[in-house]
Amino acid sequence: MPKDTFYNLSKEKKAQIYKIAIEEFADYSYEKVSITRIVEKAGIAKGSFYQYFENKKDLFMYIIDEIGKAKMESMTSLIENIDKMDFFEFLRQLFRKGIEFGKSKPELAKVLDRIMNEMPKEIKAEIYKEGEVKSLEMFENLLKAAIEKRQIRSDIDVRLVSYMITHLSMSVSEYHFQDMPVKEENFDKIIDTSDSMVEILERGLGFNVFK
Amino acid sequence: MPKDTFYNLSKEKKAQIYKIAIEEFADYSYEKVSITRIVEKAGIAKGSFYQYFENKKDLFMYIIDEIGKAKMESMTSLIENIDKMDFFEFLRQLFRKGIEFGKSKPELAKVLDRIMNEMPKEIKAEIYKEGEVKSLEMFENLLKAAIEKRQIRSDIDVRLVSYMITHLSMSVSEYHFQDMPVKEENFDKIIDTSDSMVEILERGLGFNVFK
Amino acid sequence: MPKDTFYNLSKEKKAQIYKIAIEEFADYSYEKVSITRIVEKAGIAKGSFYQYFENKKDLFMYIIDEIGKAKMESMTSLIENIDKMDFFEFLRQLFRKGIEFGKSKPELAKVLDRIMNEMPKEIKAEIYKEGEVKSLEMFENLLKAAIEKRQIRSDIDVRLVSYMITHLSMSVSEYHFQDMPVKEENFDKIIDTSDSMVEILERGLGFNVFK
Amino acid sequence: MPKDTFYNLSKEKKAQIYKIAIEEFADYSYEKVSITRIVEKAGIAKGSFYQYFENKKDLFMYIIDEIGKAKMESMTSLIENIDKMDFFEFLRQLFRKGIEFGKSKPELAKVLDRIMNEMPKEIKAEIYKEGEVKSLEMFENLLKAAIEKRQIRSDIDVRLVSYMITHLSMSVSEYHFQDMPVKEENFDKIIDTSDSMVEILERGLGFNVFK
DNA sequence: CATGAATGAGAGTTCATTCAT
DNA sequence: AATGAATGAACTCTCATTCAT
Repeated sequence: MPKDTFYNLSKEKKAQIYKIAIEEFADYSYEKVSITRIVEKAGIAKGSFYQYFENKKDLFMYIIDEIGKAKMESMTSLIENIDKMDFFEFLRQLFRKGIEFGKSKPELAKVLDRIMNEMPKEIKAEIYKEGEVKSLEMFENLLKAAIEKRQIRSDIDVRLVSYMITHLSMSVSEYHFQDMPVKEENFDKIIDTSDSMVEILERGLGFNVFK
Repeated sequence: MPKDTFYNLSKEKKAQIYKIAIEEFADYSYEKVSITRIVEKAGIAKGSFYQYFENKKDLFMYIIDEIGKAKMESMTSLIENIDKMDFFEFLRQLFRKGIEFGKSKPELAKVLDRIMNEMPKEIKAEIYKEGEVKSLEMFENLLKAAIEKRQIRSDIDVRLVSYMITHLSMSVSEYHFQDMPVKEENFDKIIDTSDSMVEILERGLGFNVFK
Repeated sequence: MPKDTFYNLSKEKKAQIYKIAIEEFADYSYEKVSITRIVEKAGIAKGSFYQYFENKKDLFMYIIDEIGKAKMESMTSLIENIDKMDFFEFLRQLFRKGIEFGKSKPELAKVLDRIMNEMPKEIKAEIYKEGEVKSLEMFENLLKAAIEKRQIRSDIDVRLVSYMITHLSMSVSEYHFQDMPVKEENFDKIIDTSDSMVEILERGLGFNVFK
Repeated sequence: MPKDTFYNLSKEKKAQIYKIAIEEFADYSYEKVSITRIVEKAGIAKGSFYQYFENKKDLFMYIIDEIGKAKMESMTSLIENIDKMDFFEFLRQLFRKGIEFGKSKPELAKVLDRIMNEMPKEIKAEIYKEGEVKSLEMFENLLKAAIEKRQIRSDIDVRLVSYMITHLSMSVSEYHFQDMPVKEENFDKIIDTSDSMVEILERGLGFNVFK
C-alpha cells in the first residue's frame, strides 16, 4: 500500500496519479505497464514515484483496492436490500449491477478484466488473499440462508456453487464485449443475456415436463 | 510454426527442446519466458534456437499446437462414443477427461491454464482464431441435437450456454488445484465435484418439490 | 534530437560524450558504429545513453546538427562579404573555407566525408530533407545574380550547375587526402588545386586563342 | 576471387548465383547484405556458399569484377573509335554510354551506385586498387593527347581534371534519378543534361564576349 | 520532500562463419 | 563436392529501481 507521502499529497495530485495509473493498467498488461511512462504522463519525477509507492506492485495493489471500493460502492444499495429479495432475484440484480459498473466506469472495468484474464497466477493469488475470499464467503452465507428459506436445493456443495457463480458473473460482460461494441442500444440485450444466465442457474438445462 | 531445421533434428533433441519449452511456459508467463534461459537449460546455442524457430511466438505456437493435439487425443475415445450417451452423461465424461488430462500431463495442463488465465487478450485472440470457435461450435451442435432429443429444454440461448459450459469446464480443475495438491487420493473428490457441477447444470439450483 | 536529460548534463559530460561520438562516427560507418563501444569509451551506463538519446539515429542527427553548425560558423565571415566579391572569387573562397574546415576540425570533416560518401541512400535522404536543398538553393540564387551581373554565361542550366558545384566542392579535399597526409606543408598545394578547379569551372577546358 | 569450385559449377548455377547476388547488392548496403538471405534465395546450402567464396567480401569482389567487365564491354565500341573523335565529342559519348548502361542494366547500375556512394572508404580503396587507377590513367592519356592536338588548354593539371571528369561522369545519372523516374520519355532530357555538362566543361561558366 | 541522473542486468534477435558428415 | 546444423559474439534497446543532491 502507498506510503504516507502519497496520502499527504494534495487531493488533485493524488487524483491525477490515480487517473494516469488506471489508464496505464487498462491499456497494458501488468508486465508491460511502465513506471517510466506513468511518471512521464503524470508529470512527476521518477524519484517522487518511489517516495509514494514501494514499487510497481504497490501501485497496482492500491489500484485494485480503489477499484474494489468503487465496485463495492456500486453494490451497497443492493446489499442493503438483500433481505427483501428472493435469492435468484438478488443474483439477477447482482449481475446487472456488474454490467452497469462496466458501463459507467469502463476504464476500471478494463483493469478488472485484465486482472481476471491475464494476471499471472502468483499475483492473482496475492490479490485474492482477502478480496475473493470475502466474495466467496458472502455467496456462501447467502446460499446457506437461501437453503434455509427453501429458495434453493439443500443438496448442493455450497462452496462449489459460490465458485461457479463468481466465475459466471465475471464472464457475463466478457461474453458480450467480444461480439458487440459497448453501446447504449446493446445494453438491453446484455441485461437479457444476464437474466438468462441466472434463469439457467435456477432451473437448469434439463428437460422436465413438470417445470 | 517451427522451421524445417527443427523437424530435421533427432527425435531426442526435438523431445528435449519440447520438454524444456513446456517447463518454461508452465513456470513463467509469456512475457517472462526467456529464450536465454531456454537455450541454457536445453544446452543449445542461441543461434541454434533461431535456426529452429522464427521467434518466441513461433515456439509458443508450436507448443500450443502440440498441447492441442495431446488434448484432442485424450478426447477421441469419448468423441467416438458421443452418440451412445445422454447429453449430460457426455458432459460428465468430458469434464472427467479434462481432469484426467490435468492429472496425466500436469505440465501441459499448467501451460493451458496460463493460456486461459493470463494471456493478453490480443494473443489469446490469435490462438483461438480457430480453436475456441470449433469448441463452441461443437457444443452448439450438441445442444441442438439434445434439444431435439428432448434431453434439454428448448427455450435456451444455445450460444450462451455453449459459452457457459466452455468456461465452467475450464474452471473445474482450477477450482481444485487452488486448494488441494494434485494427489491420487484427491482425485475422487475432484471427480465428485465435477459431477456435481454437471448435475447443477442439469437440474438447476432452484428448490422444486417435484424433483 | 537529444532529450532534455542530455542538455541538462554538465558542460564537461556533454562535451565528453560529443567527443567520443564524433570519434566513433569518424572511425566507423553508421551501421558499424556501436552504442556499446560508445558507452564503454565514455564511461557511462548503457541505460544512461538511452536517457540522453532516443536511439542511434537520434545521436547521429545530433552529431550532424552540430557539425552543420560548426561548418556554418566557419562560413559566416565569407557569407557576410558575399556582395563584395565576383562570383568566381566567392567560389574560390568557399572551396578554401571548406579545406580549412577539414584542416582545423579533421574529425568533423571525416564524419562529413562519411556522410557524403558512404551513407545508405535512405539515411542520406533524411539528413538532406532541408540541408542540401538549402545549399542548392543558395547556389541557384548566386548563379542567377551572377548572370544578371554578367559575370557568368546566361545560357546555362542553373540547377545543374548548382549540383555540379556542390559535388565538386566536396571532392576537393577527397582528391587530396587520398594521396597526401594532412600536413601543414601540403596545405598550399591543396589551395592551389582548389583554385585550379574554380579556374576550370570559369574558363572551361577548351582551347581558345582569344583567352 | 571465387574458388575453383565456383568456376567448376554448371553455367546455369553460376548464373543463378550471380543474379541473386546482384539483386542483393542492389537492394541492400554492403553491411546489410545477408549471406543467409542469398543462399536461401539461391537455393544452395550455406556450406556450399563457403565452398565457392572465401567470404562476403570475396563474393562482392567477384560482383564488382563482373560489373566492371560489363561496363567495359559497353564501352568498347566507343574506345575503338576514340581516334576519330574530338576530345569533347568523346566525353559526350562517354557520358551517354554511362547513361545507356544504367538504362539497359539497371540492377548493375544500382550496385555501382551503391559502391560509389555508400561504400566504406577502406573497401572502396581496395576496389579501386586497380580499377579507378586505370580509369584515371586512361583520362590522363586522353587529356595529354588532346593537349597536343590543341583541343584543350595546355595549362591544366591533368591529374586533377581526370579526377573531376570521373566524378562528374558518375553524378550525371545520380542527378536525374533523384528527381525523375527512369522512364523512356525522360531519357532524352538526361542526354541533354549530360551534353550540357560536357559543354560547361569545355567552355566554362565565365561570361566572355568573344565566345 | 522532490528531483532526475545513473545504473546494469536482461531482453530478443541477427550474423558470418565453421565443420562434421 | 555438398550439406546444413551449430555456433556465440554482437547488436540495439528497455526496465524498475537507487541515491546523491
